[in-house]
Amino acid sequence: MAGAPHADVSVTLAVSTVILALRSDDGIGAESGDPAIWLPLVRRIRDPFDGAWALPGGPLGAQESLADAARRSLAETTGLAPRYLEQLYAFGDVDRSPGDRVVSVVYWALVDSTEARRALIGQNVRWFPADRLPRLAFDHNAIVDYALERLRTKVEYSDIARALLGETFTLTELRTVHEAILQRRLDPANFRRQIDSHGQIEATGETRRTGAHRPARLYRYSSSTPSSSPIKETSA
Amino acid sequence: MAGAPHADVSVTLAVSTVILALRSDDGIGAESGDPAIWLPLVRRIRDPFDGAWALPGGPLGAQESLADAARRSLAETTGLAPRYLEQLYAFGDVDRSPGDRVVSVVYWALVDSTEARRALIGQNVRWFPADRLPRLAFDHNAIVDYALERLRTKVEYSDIARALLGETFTLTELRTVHEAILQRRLDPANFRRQIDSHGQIEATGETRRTGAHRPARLYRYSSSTPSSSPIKETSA
DNA sequence: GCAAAAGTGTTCTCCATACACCCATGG
DNA sequence: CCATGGGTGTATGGAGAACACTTTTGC
Repeated sequence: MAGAPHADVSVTLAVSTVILALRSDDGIGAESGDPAIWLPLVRRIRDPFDGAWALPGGPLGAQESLADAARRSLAETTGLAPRYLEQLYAFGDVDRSPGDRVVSVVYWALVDSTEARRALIGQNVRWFPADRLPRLAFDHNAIVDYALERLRTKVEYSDIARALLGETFTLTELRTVHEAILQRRLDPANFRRQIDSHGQIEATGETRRTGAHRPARLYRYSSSTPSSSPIKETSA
Repeated sequence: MAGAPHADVSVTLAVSTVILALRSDDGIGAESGDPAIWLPLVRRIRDPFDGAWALPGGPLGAQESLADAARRSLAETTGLAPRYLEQLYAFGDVDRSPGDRVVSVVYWALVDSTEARRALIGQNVRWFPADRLPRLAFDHNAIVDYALERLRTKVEYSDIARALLGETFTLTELRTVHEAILQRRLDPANFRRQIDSHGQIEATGETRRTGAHRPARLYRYSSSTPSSSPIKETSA
């Protein structure tokens, strides 16, 4: 009943991470008003899917938790620490990795957009806009789609969007983050009311001027409202 | 980078299932009006936690998907097939299994309450009321709590409660299911409106008499509204 | 008739939405 | 003064909560 499977058919466990960040540039350095969701991918250098782009990840270390493994692949790929990290799903279909059997526990992470600009870019790491990805290795396209769906549902009832912004921000900036995630326009007036009806943000007293118009007030999240966090996992 | 960990520190992968059913009896055969959530546990016959009660589960077969493994442990424990099955979470803290390293992908399942009465009860399988569990092996108490929390949130916006009932049912029966899950009373009038505002149930035309009062109409879910289902997983 | 559960109607409040309107700034 | 985005006010509609009320049965 509790017999171990044969060695030649053993199941491999891996941890991968969907890393999401906001970028306002178009990938070649030029600013382009509306921010969008981007994510870093790594190029595979072995079969299966040699040469294809894939989610960063790898085997689980014996002395690290699942979340720690996700954080590690995040750091190894981008040099960044996550502002938000949550388990997405465990993918384990029999045929998802040609030639062997891999179960992937996948996490999704949000990283600061200003930090993301300084992120490492190596020969085998490249950032892609989330809505125009190439065909990825394994079932990774479906995994990214699921992560984006989770992000969209979660941005509507939680404050995760803050993880994509800096310490202070204007309400228009926060709104454009929501718009980039939801892929639709939001009414500025109603958005403002909805956000501060939760009583989580406070004005800093300062303003930010951007164009030929009235300056916008800067806000921050009150220190008494900790960032929404998923299940507590003990670190190694 | 993709090197396999040493054999002596390898991580074991297991699949466990939180099986939930509705029971109106008190466990010793007597009917007691209000139904409650019950779940089957298996007694461990080896260390660690020898003799303690634990969630049914075991290693993942090389040719079965994660969901298939969950279904298998469900069948082996109760002889039943799930009416609803969804992945709950992957638990992988380093110290959750004394002496070795186990990552458990946990599913939760709902089974038909009338079938559940005929479920197998063996020497090492026993049903417990979900709100009065003994101290379980590993982190299984926390896992059950998380499953119940997921069930509570999901019953409010989906039609999963149908998986705990038979083909036809009265609105009062459906409401008592919701009440058993949410642990609070619901207004019969508002509950009725809320349910049929979704347009998923239809009257069968028949009624059911239960006491010295007006008989209740029987309903069924319309065939055009399939049961809500989680992520599609391909079977082996 | 009475008790009890089934089922309907009405009101109220709280939202999200739509959108008109004023404010502050650069040019 | 005008264009532009920042910010406020207000009307409307829908969903849920509270609860009064009618219907149908067994006794």
